[in-house]
Amino acid sequence: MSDSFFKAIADANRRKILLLLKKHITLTPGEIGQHFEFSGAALSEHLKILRTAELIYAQKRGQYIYYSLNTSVFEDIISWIMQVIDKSEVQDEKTR
Amino acid sequence: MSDSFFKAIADANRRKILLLLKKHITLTPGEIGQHFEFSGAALSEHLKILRTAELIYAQKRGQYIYYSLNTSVFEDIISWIMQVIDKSEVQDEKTR
DNA sequence: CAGGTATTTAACTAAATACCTAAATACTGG
DNA sequence: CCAGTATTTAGGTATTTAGTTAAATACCTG
Repeated sequence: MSDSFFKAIADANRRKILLLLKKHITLTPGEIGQHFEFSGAALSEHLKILRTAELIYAQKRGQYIYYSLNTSVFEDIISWIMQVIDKSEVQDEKTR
Repeated sequence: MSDSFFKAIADANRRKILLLLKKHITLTPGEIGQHFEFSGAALSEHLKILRTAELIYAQKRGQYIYYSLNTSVFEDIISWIMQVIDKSEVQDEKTR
């Protein structure tokens, strides 16, 4: 299901990218890369993982690509957390 | 910081364990294992990861160990999500 | 269109993860 | 204390992941 979501946010660098995008609204890979030590290729991989999980989206304008947050997808994890912690919603299933 | 939390929930089997514990309040590894195909040793590893992330806690009573959810830790991820999606709370930091 | 900048893809390596089986540990009941 | 049950630890393997460098692609400007 939303496995790609959980995998995507399991990495601290990717979480940092999300926070950068939150702060700056829109950034190119070049700008994001200034905040990290690793290569542009590694960054590109991280962006692909975030794109696949639909946590960010890209808009190409000329020479640059502008990345932004796609906050709507975070609802997935909120609903998952609610499912785990909400004591009122207890399903009764005898999975045995 | 709470890296262990994100790593712990990145695995679908571990998320399933959390949901099982939510449903049944308290379970032994043996009971949890009935819901999975893999070995008891593999399960034990998953439980250790969840314990380390403080998502569950264990109480030993005689021959058995009873695992339960520790829902309080989920506040961490909720506050992280809020940090990412909440547009009002925009810090201004020139990290360059 | 040639050179330059921005980004991604390819091919690879090293480290981490998820699993296995077998052995070790911890407890219970006869 | 011995045999049995429950769980964890140890040691090993296969797969995945995060990074590397080098090459490819895409666009811009002169």
